[in-house]
Amino acid sequence: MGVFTGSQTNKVDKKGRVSVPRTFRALFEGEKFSGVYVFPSFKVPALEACPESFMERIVDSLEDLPLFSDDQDDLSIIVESAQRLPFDPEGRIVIPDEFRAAAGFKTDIKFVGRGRTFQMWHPAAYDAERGPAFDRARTRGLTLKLRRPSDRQMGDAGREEE
Amino acid sequence: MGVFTGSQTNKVDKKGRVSVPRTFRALFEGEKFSGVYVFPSFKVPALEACPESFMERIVDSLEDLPLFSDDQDDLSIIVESAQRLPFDPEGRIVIPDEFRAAAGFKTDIKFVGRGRTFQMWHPAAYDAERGPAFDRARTRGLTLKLRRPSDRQMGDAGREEE
DNA sequence: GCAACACCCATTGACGCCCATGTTTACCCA
DNA sequence: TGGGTAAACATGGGCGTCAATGGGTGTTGC
Repeated sequence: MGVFTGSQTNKVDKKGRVSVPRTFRALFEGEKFSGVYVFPSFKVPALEACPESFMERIVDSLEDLPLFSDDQDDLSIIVESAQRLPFDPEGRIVIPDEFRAAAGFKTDIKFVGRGRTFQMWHPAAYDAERGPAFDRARTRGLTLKLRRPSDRQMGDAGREEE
Repeated sequence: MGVFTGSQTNKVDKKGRVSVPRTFRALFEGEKFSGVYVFPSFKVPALEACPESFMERIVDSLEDLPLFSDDQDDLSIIVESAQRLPFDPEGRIVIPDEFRAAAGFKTDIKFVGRGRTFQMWHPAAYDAERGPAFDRARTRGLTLKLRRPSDRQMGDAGREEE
């Protein structure tokens, strides 16, 4: 299935268009909708982006929360603010003005892979926010317990049988 | 499935290309993506490299951590900094400039097997850093508790029936 | 009718592919 | 067992292709 990794910075033209990196676009092959779902992160000053299949996973997860609960209400903001942005024939998307303001985009957008999703940053904002993360990971002596290889054998649907 | 073992030093040409040792490349046979995922180690001055299947394992393991937790956030730097480097027809990869600087590469790169992954070192840096490791393991009297053979008997699918 | 949007075409610069060569390793035979 | 030969791997460079970018034009909706 592949994952979003690494980062790449592309330019925004006068029309507000920006090319989604080829390596990211390649992961949209099997999708019904050729484009991305984008919504502002509520943790960092950046945009979150994902394929349609992942957005459906979010919606499904919201349904698992108690109906009318505060959590469900608050987290639904993701779906409410998410925009569906189609690729043009050259693989570009148009960034709506609300998003430009929210993420502080100027002329460049940094695309950052996050595994099943990717983010879009103002380059300087990324350096300020994420730059320390590397040193923090080292000084904190962080380790990662690897999941056994068998644990995700089935397709990306990834139904874990709780 | 085989494991990455031993070490070998190859040269970087003007284009920034370097041949991945044949013995390492052989372990990428069954992979969907013919190339390596590379990211800077946050423990030693070297690059970590692995096949796509292993990178997906990392991504899945990150999803096991609490969403939006500090640990998950800091460890995500691995995925964010991991570059997807395809093999050319001769089995070479191109080392991006950021990585050259991060690992201090000059004209030679030392490939070091690490089991499921391998590392890429500036030869001199490796000697300085890893030279003492052998003695350390001996003087500390390190031991390793072996996993039962049954736990991973079949291919990497490795369904363990606890 | 106007404005926004979607598609089409052109440019350029980086990257992937191809071929050529040197060097080492492995194999074969005397 | 040693030398010779052939195959495989590592290396170097030229060239074509594709991704990113910029702009123009037709089309649709208000």
